[in-house]
Amino acid sequence: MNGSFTHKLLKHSLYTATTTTTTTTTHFPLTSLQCGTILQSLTNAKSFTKGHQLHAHITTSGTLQNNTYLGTKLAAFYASCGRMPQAQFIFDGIDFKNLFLWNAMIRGYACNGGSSSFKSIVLYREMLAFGWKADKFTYPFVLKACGYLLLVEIGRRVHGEAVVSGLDSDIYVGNSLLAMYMKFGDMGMARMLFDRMPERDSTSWNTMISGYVKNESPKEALVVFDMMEKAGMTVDGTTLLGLLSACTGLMALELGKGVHGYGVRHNAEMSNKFLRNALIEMYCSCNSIAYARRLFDEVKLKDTVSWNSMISGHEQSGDAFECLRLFCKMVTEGALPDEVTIVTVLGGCDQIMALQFGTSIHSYLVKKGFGVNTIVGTSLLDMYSKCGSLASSRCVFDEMPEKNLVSWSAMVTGYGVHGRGREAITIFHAMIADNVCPDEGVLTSVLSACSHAGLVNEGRQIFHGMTTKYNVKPTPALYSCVVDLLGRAGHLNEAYELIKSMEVVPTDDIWAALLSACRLQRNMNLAEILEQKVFEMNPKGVGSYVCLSNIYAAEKRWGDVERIRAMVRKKGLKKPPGCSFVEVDKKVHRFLVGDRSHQQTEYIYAKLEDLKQQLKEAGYKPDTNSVFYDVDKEVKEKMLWDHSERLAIAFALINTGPGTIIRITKNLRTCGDCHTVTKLISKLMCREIIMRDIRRFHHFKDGSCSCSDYW
DNA sequence: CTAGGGTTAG
Repeated sequence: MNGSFTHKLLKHSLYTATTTTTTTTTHFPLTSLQCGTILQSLTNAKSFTKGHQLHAHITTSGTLQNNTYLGTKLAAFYASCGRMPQAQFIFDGIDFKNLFLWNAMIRGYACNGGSSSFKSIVLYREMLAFGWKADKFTYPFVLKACGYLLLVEIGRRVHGEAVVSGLDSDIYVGNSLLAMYMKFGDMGMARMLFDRMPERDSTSWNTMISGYVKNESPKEALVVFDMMEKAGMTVDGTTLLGLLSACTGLMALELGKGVHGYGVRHNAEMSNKFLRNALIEMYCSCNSIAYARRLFDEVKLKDTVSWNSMISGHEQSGDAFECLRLFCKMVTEGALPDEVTIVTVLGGCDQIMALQFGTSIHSYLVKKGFGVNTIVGTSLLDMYSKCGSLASSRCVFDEMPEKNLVSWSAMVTGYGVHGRGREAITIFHAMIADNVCPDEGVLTSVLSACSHAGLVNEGRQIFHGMTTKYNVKPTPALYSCVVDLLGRAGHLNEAYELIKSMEVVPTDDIWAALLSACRLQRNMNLAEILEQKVFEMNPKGVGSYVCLSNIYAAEKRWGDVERIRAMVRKKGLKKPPGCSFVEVDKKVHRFLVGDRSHQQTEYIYAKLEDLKQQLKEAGYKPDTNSVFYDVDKEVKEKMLWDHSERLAIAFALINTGPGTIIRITKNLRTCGDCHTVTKLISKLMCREIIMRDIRRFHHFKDGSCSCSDYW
């Protein structure tokens, strides 16, 4: 039937539907055939309102009486619009059901998602009980529902039934089987069926490719693609989409570029928004942010996913400033942020401790009536905690209607890194009382909380009870926490014995934890034993070397310090430059060590000079031991005053009013002298200073620190 | 009026 004829019929039917209700029902009733034809096109177009009106016409004109034909069309129409209650009502009223009707209902339920999918399986069973035989149309719907609900056993049974009926050789049924096993994560089975398929189309190949990508075998996906090309199959947009996600997973830039080029050459479909977004994601994951950004900027009609991919690309690459800027641009341009956007941007706030920015996002959510669900709530509480506002973090936590394991863990971690071990343990026990089963992650959080607070007995108890109580086996990460806990508290031998008793080879992290404890406890004997381990280790950074050097420096063993330094030089390792962030008037400022690029540089260094004099008068003596370079004492002292956290503090002191809390984050562990200086500044200037270093928070107030010098 | 309906990706 051609479109204009349908349109005329449609207009006629709507005219009749509206006039009949006001005048008389016997004027112009449409025939069954007419209604059926119109319903068919409305079903295809999923235009609910018009179909609903036509239904009213059919009812009032009496056409529906004892009419299986129209009833079936109506039920199919409602089902295709996802209006299952109405469809079910019609369905129930039809005495002589046919297979098409059953299929339409099963499809409606299967495509509706959620528990509705389960209804489709129930209906399928009901259909069989009434003596019907499933046909090649039935299976794809039922299999889809099984895949969606991950009903493995039922899915296998339906598969068996399809085999018995011989319909598994139908290509649609076959493809649906592949899709179902792919969702079950059973690529072995999917592959076996695929290999045995009598014929395969692009969908079969595409399903295999995306199946391997989804099940974390991107390499296999590429192998299948190779075979697909050799088999002469048509490569379409879906194929390219699967390949691009494979490249994203493998961080395979060259290959990704190849797919990009192939797409440009072989189909104009690269303008498809899904492909564009996949390209942006691929370039981001391959660390080609600039390239991704160029693609992104070229796109005129950006959807939320495009914004999210790009914002997340900046966040992942560590450019939190650009991440926040792009979010502002998104809002200004009228795009609609969703949950993913919010979580990503809050992650950006974490990185640079942008508390005011994060707080404004919280207000934005409230103002826009954005429901704060578990995921958004958790990232909000995490943001507050990482930005140094534990009280706000707890408020969000308490107001969350639903908490999951991640929410509880985030709260435990929050208390832990702020040095409030007792509260961390309390939250942990509240979680257990709430019947949430702990995992490795939350146990790591609670153990490290014990460690930061020196709660040795509590931590030891949790560690030794975790296998029997919570069925969590000790992992290297957990061992590393306990070694840290025992070592810091002075139980170095117990920690060392624990490492030796482990059934697995200790990881670098575990040795690093023990070494760090040696520094704190000034245990030279063990440190000397560990030195060899440090050399054997393959650390990404220079942390352990710096630690070792600090240990020797504290004992004034300069020869050993020089030996370590030489080793670092030989290995070509570099300490990343210190970098601190501080937020003033909703703007985050970044300071590198010795930074002179800031507009207020003159004032900052003058302020530091002034502070140095005042501190010296108050009895401060610089501790140059932690300076890693071989220079004389005066130069070392000067270098200390270049440390980025001091620049940030001085800047904040100049630009904020009395009593304002100063919040700072630094990319490395803060040095002993900065720790002393910050304590003194907090007293001298009557300022609370909250500093997050790579390990934990330090709350400086009235000349002392919340870590009790134990970090 | 006796056909009509299905699979992958986002």
